[in-house]
Amino acid sequence: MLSIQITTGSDVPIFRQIVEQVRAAIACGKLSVGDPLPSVRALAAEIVVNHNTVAKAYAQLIRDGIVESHQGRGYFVAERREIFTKAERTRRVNVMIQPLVSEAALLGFSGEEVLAMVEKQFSKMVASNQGNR
Amino acid sequence: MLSIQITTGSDVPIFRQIVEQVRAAIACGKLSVGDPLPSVRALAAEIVVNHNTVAKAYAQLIRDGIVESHQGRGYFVAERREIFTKAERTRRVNVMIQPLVSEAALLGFSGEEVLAMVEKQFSKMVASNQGNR
Amino acid sequence: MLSIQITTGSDVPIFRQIVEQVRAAIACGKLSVGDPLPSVRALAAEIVVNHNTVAKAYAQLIRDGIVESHQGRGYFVAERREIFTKAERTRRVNVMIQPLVSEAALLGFSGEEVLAMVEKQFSKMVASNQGNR
Amino acid sequence: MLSIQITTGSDVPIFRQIVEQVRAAIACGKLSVGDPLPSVRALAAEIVVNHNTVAKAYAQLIRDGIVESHQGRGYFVAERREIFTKAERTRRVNVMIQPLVSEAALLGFSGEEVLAMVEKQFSKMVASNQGNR
DNA sequence: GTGGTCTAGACCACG
DNA sequence: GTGGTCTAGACCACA
Repeated sequence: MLSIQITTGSDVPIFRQIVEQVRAAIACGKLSVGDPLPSVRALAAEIVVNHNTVAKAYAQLIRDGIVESHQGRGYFVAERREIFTKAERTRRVNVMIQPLVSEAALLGFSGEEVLAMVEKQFSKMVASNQGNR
Repeated sequence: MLSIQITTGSDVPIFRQIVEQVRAAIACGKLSVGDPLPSVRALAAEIVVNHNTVAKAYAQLIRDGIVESHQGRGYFVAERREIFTKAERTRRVNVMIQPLVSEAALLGFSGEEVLAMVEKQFSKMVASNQGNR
Repeated sequence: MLSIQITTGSDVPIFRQIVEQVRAAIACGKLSVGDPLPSVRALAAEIVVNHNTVAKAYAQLIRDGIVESHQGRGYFVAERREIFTKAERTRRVNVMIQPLVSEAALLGFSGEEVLAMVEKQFSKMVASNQGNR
Repeated sequence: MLSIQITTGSDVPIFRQIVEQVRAAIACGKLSVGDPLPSVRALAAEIVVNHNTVAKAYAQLIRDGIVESHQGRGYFVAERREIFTKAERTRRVNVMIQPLVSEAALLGFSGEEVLAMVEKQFSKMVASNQGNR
């Protein structure tokens, strides 16, 4: 059973939280190729959000090529495909790192402090992912 | 001479791109305390955006206390002040770290890889700082 | 129900009038943590200004950490946080006091009279706070 | 000899600083009715500002009725006239007090603290005025 | 329906 | 010349 946890009031839009959690579920093996996703309406009811929001998340997953829709039957995990090259993935992460280091430096943090904070967030995330298993 | 590069059609709004690039320039020492920023309308003409967009970016920099405006004279890099409490500064950095680690993990990077990338960006900033002295 | 009164043609810009009245409403308890603010376009229509002007005022309130925005849902009074250092908070209050005492002196008021007027406004705010509980 | 002290980099525009200091000089007797003011160009040279700025300040003083210009001879202190009623003067001060108390309350200051800060600024202003005599 | 961004262009304040 | 404010109106993102 796929469990999605929504944090309202976060900076991350709800549809994106859904997208990321489905992707994470696939990445960690909770969902395998061919497995069905919950129906839009069922998931919307379960996590208490507008069904448009769930539909949007699923649309995004399809666009990213990791989910397929079969007309009238529902949504299914697609065959895994590598979409981004290593260079592209590195670029995407660096785009987020650049503003972070500027901001941190201006706020008076040292490199070591920032690294410690990143590491902490990383372990926190890993921990919460394991809690979902 | 401060050069700002804008990518239109990006998911990052123009005014944020300006903010981040000015912040980076200050953080790495390309701009020092007291240095003038390009005038609102001059920069707007140079990067071909509306002057309100530049004004919005500069206003953001003022809120963060890193630049000052003087009516009729222009914008200048402000003296560094301790504006925010430790808790607030930590919160601000974590707000940027959270999406970073989550995105990096989805793209298949390990914690070590992310830490290495962050460290690299940090050193790059420090290095360009010394180059400007 | 929050009612905002705008004086056009004043030397105080419209967006600042909005900021100050929302701030006053929160300070005196007319708006409590979690309460929604009027929607940007609804308030703009009500006080007959451009919606950008209201948006600018609300953005200012966000910078000060006293309201939050949630995409697609609206603006809400934020939980109180200690954002600014003691020095910064003192600086901000003094920035408002300085023109006040200078103007009051030019208008012929003594220090005692000004203190009495400040105290009166303070009690008025506290009183209306209790009236709202 | 009238001495004007300009603080550049303040929130208060230069022309306003001139206006207020001339008004203060008249109020405290340093300038009497009929006394000449420094010429626009002389004062501009002395305090190192644009002569348009001085001209603007003098225009404001004329508008307020406390200075007169005699074509070709210069500017002179006019016969003192009461311009604002007591109610109007009180209103003007209260307009500045209201935002102050809201801001101070939201920043976590008590009424006593604010009163102390106002008193301090008042004495500081009086002290610096006496220093000019 | 909400908020967020951007443009074009106007008018005012300051130096 | 500089910055500051405001309008009218467009288009996008989110729920």
